[in-house]
Amino acid sequence: MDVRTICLGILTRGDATGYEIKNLFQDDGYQYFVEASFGSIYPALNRLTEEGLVSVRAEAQEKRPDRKVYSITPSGRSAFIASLLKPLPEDRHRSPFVFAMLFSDLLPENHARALLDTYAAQTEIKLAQLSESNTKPKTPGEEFANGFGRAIYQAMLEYLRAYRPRLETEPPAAVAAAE
Amino acid sequence: MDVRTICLGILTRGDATGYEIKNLFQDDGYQYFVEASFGSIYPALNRLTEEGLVSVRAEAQEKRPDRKVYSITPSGRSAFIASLLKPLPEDRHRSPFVFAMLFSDLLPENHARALLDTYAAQTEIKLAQLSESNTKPKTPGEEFANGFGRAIYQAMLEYLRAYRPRLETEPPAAVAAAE
DNA sequence: CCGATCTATATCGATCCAATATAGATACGG
DNA sequence: CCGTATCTATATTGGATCGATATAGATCGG
Repeated sequence: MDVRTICLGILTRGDATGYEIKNLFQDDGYQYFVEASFGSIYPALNRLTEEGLVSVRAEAQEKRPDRKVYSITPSGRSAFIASLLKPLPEDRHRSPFVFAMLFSDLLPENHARALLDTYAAQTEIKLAQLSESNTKPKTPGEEFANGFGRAIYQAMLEYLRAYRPRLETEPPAAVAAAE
Repeated sequence: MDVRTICLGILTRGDATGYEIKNLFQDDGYQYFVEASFGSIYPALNRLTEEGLVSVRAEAQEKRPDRKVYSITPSGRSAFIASLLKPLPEDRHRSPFVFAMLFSDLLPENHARALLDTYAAQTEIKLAQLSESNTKPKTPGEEFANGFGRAIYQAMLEYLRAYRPRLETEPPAAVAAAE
């Protein structure tokens, strides 16, 4: 999903500045399934403006540069809906963690365990964030996305925990002897 | 995980041409968690060669351009391991499907259902492929990655199936009246 | 009151992707 | 036996995108 389409989608929910669009990815329901950087959002908004799919109004501010607030136009709304009706690009999951685990045999003793523990902890945090944000009221789509995310992170966590004992090291000799 | 590191990783498992490296993503255990295109693999291999992290030997062929077979060098192996020991980049999951579902309220009647059904079918296929490729012998890392992938796709499928009735349409009036 | 963080816009270089070009090999149906 | 499609293999190009950085006033906590 290209950045232009993502911007249009967010603007269907209300006007926003480039900065606000970027931040919606961090803390809203969009989290974990879409992302874009400033370096792509600002050029995308400029092009969308040229093409008449969004409009800008500059809100003057004292002692600051203008706030550029973007709104979607009727033709922008049509273009957005049309792009959702076309066949969608495939999902892409890139995991440096899984990649590293593929080569755990080349790494120092116990490093795989450390990687897994770190990753499990991060997953727990994301799961907690998703559960927390689920208390707020949502559109049906946001509810679906939230539940989908929770289902995935929950499954990941369960798998990691089930796998964990396979990476267990022998207890140190002194402790083993004491038992 | 940048393409250079990915190439180095694959070369730790044996020599390969750029073409073979690309294809390993399609049908091996790496599937679904790492990817790279020709447009990034060939330049990456050239740079790695310049830096002495891989070496090339040109195998002559009749009536064809040479096969360029790449091998990882000792310093390449060190560099690869070092990059796995550094903090890893975060996972990135991009899902045009979930993005579209976020805006299902803007789409024609039943389109969300069509999206979900298509996506569920694709997920089933990927799950079957992963289960199938699990019968082949694997390194411990590959086994972990395969199980991890299956756990995720299984959970996705279960969620989609559980959610499906919520998108059920009213049966056509004629059918409803006949009951 | 000072440093840190936040709001906000913007650009640059590096990376990466998708499409395309080339070209012989192989395979398969008509 | 011929045409067409697919495969192996390398490579480039244009465009999209990312990550880092620059700027600068506001605000807030210690």
